[in-house]
Amino acid sequence: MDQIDEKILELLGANGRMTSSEIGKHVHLSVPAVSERIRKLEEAQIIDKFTVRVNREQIGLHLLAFIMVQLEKPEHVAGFREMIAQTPSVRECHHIAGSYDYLLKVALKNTSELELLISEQIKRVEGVAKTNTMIVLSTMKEEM
Amino acid sequence: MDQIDEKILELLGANGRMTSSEIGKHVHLSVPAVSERIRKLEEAQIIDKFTVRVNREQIGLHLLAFIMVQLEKPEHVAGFREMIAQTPSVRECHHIAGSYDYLLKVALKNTSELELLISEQIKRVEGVAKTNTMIVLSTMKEEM
DNA sequence: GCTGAAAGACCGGGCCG
DNA sequence: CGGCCCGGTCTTTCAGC
Repeated sequence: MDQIDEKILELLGANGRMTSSEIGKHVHLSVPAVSERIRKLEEAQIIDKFTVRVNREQIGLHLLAFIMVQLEKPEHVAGFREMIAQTPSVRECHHIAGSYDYLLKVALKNTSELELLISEQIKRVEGVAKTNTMIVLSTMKEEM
Repeated sequence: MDQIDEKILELLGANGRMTSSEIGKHVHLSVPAVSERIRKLEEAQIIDKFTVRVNREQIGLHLLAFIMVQLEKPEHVAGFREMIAQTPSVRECHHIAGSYDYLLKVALKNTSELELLISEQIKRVEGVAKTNTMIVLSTMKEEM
């Protein structure tokens, strides 16, 4: 994991389909050398996976929000996690330290869907004591 | 944008390097037909870009946190945005509705770096009235 | 959206510093 | 051991239908 690997990660981050020969021109290495480095980055799980970034706006998901959730007791965690796993509109779920226990990032069509998500999905889970929703007005930066 | 396109997006989301012939087997289409659909998804900006997902843990970024920031007045926004744009440890920055104005997602090596980020970078910006940091203990789900 | 041919990319073995 | 060169194979691309 030297500067060349970092450069390769940067190039692939910008364009995951960039060919090894194209990358080679940037880092002054031959095609097999670049392929080998990419293979090792995958093997070391530094590259988790190749993927596509989908523009949420273009597929009708105009509403992004963060929801903080407080659970009453540890025994309610399993049911909550089950609901999260089965709800595709929940894009991220982090267990956090602080006055709330979980922070969710959700992507939805509109506020009606948000209302349904909160009242029919999240608050229906046993043990959900409190939620606090922050609606995203605009996003300046969004990387992984 | 029909069911086949949705299926292609799903397959590429799981593996951005999946070949057109492989995708074709899943959606029962020929290679050129798949390529054409992918090209059109890119053209319509439904596919924002092909990229790689880097495992933060593997590159030493063991600490993930969300920081809520309150700005005093609108005239301080420009300086704040400038700082965000120039700080790579800030992975996301959303303008939000609620008692705070911005929500940041940051990835760092350790708590020392977090301390520096908050005290030397964020609080140094003129107009930053208040911040509230939520440390991520674990992540159950993280998609785009 | 399918077919077929050409260009280019990838993968293996062998070699060199 | 890491990188380069050179085969064969697979993939992509483009034309024509």
